[in-house]
Amino acid sequence: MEVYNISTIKDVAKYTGLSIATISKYINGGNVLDENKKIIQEAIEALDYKRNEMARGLKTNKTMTIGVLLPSLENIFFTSIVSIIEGILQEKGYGTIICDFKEDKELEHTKLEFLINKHVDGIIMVSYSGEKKHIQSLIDKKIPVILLDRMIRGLDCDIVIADNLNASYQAVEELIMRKHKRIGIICGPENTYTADERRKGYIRVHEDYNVEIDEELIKNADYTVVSGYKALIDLWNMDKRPSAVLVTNYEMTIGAIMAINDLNITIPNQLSLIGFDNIQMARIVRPPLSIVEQPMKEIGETAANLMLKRLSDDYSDFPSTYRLKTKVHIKESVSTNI
Amino acid sequence: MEVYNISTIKDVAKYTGLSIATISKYINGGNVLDENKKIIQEAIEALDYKRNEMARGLKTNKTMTIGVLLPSLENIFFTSIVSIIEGILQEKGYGTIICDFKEDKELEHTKLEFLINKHVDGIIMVSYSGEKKHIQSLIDKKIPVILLDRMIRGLDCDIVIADNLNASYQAVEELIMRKHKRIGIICGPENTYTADERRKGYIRVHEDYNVEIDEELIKNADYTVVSGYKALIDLWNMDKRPSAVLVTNYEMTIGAIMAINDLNITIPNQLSLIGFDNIQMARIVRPPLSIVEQPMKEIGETAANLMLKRLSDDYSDFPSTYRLKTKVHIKESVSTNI
DNA sequence: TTGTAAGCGTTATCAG
DNA sequence: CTGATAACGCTTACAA
Repeated sequence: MEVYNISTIKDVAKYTGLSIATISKYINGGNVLDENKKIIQEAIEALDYKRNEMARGLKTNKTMTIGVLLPSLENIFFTSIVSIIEGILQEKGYGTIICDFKEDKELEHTKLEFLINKHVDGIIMVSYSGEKKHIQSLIDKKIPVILLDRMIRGLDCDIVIADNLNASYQAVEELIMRKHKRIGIICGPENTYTADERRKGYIRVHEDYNVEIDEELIKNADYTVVSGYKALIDLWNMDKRPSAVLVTNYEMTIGAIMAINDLNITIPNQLSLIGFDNIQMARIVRPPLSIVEQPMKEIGETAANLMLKRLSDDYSDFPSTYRLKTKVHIKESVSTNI
Repeated sequence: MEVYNISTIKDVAKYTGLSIATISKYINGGNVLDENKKIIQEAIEALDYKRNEMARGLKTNKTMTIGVLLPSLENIFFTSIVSIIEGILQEKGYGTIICDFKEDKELEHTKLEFLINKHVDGIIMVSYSGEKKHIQSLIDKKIPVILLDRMIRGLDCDIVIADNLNASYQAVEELIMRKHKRIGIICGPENTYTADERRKGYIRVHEDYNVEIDEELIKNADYTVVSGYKALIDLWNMDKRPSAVLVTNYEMTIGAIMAINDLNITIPNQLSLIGFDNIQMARIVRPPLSIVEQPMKEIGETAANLMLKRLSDDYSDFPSTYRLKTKVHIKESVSTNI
């Protein structure tokens, strides 16, 4: 059995005795006599004809590939999403060119240009730079762009994100309901969309429950393991320690746990802890870690289907914002405060 | 500034007053008068000309994209490798179409066909099915294929793998040197290359050190979390328990740790443990977990560079096998046996 | 319904 | 060294 095939429309035409144009019409769902349809189908199978996307693309200006641009391929949050996206798009015949920009804003731009040069039909991306200019120029040219995870303000663009604000709201709410009054939060960098939202949720739930906020309990770290480690130590060294801490991304959660181990803090007796993102990790630490889980599967599905919609030139609801719900899993790492 | 550009060679020709053929020659490094070179370069920059890979591909039968086919995008071992590969190939102008086959052998075939239909210039893949047929037909057609992680016996193909045999050899050696005599191993499925190799390493080191092997201590699981969980429980329930266990992949390591937590086993007093693959995980469990680390970065670099070599039609050392060294990190999860 | 033919942007051959 | 020109495989008016 031959897998790799090089027969062309021309071959199919010869085989059937019909013209190239007729074959092309058949392939693209045009009107062809039922009789001929059968013959053509037979020929296609016999010759194992596959249309050459390159030649097609030259005419139609479509490459049948979607660019996916991510901050990192070593982050399970992003790769889970991209796995879903790839699966859905592939079913519709689209390939996905995946690039990661190693969390480097310069590289983000370079890779975006690379994708554009590759003439991808659409781009799904997580932007760290928040550069409106380039993205806008794509949208203007009707190249569909779908933003993931982070919003870019002042840009009319389709976007699929988690409900970051309510994610931290609900996590902290669980703590408040368990009588915690001094709750620490380890946030991402200021002026970063996800971090700002998660910070807002923390503040809002305090207001809603009339719990006083101590600004000292809000630590701005930078989403790295090291920063999470330091932030937890800072919180622990406060004169008036928190009785619970929410860490707002995966890397910082790792760091926080390392700090807790080094400081020999007993969870949850001395400190209650809620982490973020990686459910698997939550199962191996002891006691089991409470986690805010983002809906990776849904995010991927929504983004892929929205892309497909735009690709079929349906802009009826443009620009759309999908803000998907997160889920808080409370485990033994959280105790009721005495 | 325009990012998306549609000027063609024709435009450059008009701009410079030269012919299309001359421009093309310049672009492809042919002989052109120095004087004209300058003019052309100027025009290219002024018009921000980028060559259309689709049109080029139609002529040259090259797409400047490499297909990467993986069992899963949710496995940090694979995504780390692919991240490296993508970076290197991208620098040389190659895009990478990444597919995952969700550890499903049927899908593996489907996705491979998909990549072939996309006319990728080369394929880097991890095969679970071990299907020689399709891969051989690619090689016959001079489509470079590079296998990762798993060998396919009886197939002359470039391959980049970790030294699985010595990985487990060295891990068990560390245990033997610490006076462990009854060492359990949780292996992957039989007839799976990596699993078989790791099993062999276990056996060979026992032989080399003259330690008797109890077949009961060799558990064949299937690389999943659940199977790792069960295998550890089985080992623990033996009449003559092992004093140490080596778990031979990431997922099963997770499972083993969960079992250890559920059984309330004290590490390393009651049991010494060595896991596999994920260094980050090792840092958050308590006590810190000893780990066999595979050289992901090297694997990715080697594979990408070998692909580049084949792409430039250098088959001087075909077929090459790169067997890269792993590293054992011994931490507190391993004790010296009394 | 079917066929003819032009053209998408390149590269490659062959004269000049 | 440079320039016409014919492919590459496909889509798409337009004509039959």
